Amino acid sequence: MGRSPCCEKAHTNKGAWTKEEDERLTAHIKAHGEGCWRSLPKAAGLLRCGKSCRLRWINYLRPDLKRGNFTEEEDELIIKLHSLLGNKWSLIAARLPGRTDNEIKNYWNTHIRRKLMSSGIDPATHRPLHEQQGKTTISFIKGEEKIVEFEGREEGKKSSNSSSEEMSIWLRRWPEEEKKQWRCPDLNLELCMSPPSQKQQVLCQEPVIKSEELSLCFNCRLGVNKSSECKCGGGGFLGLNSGVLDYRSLESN
DNA sequence: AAATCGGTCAACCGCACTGGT
DNA sequence: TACCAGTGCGGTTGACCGATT
Repeated sequence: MGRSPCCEKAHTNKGAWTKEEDERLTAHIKAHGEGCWRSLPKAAGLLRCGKSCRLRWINYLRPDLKRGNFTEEEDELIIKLHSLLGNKWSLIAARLPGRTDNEIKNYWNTHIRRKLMSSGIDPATHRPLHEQQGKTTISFIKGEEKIVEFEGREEGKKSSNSSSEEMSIWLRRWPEEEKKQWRCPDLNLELCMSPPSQKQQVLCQEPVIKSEELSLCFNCRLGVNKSSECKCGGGGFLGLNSGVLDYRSLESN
């Protein structure tokens, strides 16, 4: 048995919003605030599904939206955040005031992707297009790249939670000597990480990780924060405050 | 002037996540 | 623990519009 539809589709409008609908929605939200999208259309006198109202408000009607062209700074920030977060548009949008996830997603697909491709950079991996597959480039250390090769690396499909979990496991497997070198003051944001597949986790040796390291947050492990055994008073880096790459922590900043 | 093409972006859809019971 | 409703997210679609043929 499937989930009940979010609204009576037979009695709802679809497609482009009219000026009148916009005004009704705006007036209702100004009077009653956001929330309870399911009941909002009825209360506002709109023949729309709640999801549609939410989307219209968030992507178009919200008064704090910037609109207009993206600046060079925004371009760069989007590229850097995408290299770090992947297609987590809502998290990227949270770092760009006045921009919506939909807007950034569209902008990425229509402008930035093309721009990167024409510069010979693979927009999915942020690595040069000609670079051999199966290699992961890490540039934590200034002026020096670390290239790690994984055998049998699988591109593409991943479960929704796999990134942070696999990233966490992957970080733990990094050799101790290498970890020490991460304690550099200037983390290069243009890092490219591709988490290993499940298969590689089996191939790898057991993780060498000390119990005290588990209590260090992601920033301290990278050396971005001054550890002092963490717990973490370091202020966070891009909102990454947990031991693993915890995307959700970005939202609260 | 008409037809076609390609780019852009608003909106939709389906699934995942979360919190309440 | 399981179920359900509400909400959020990312991928995709399709209408629109300007450029080109």
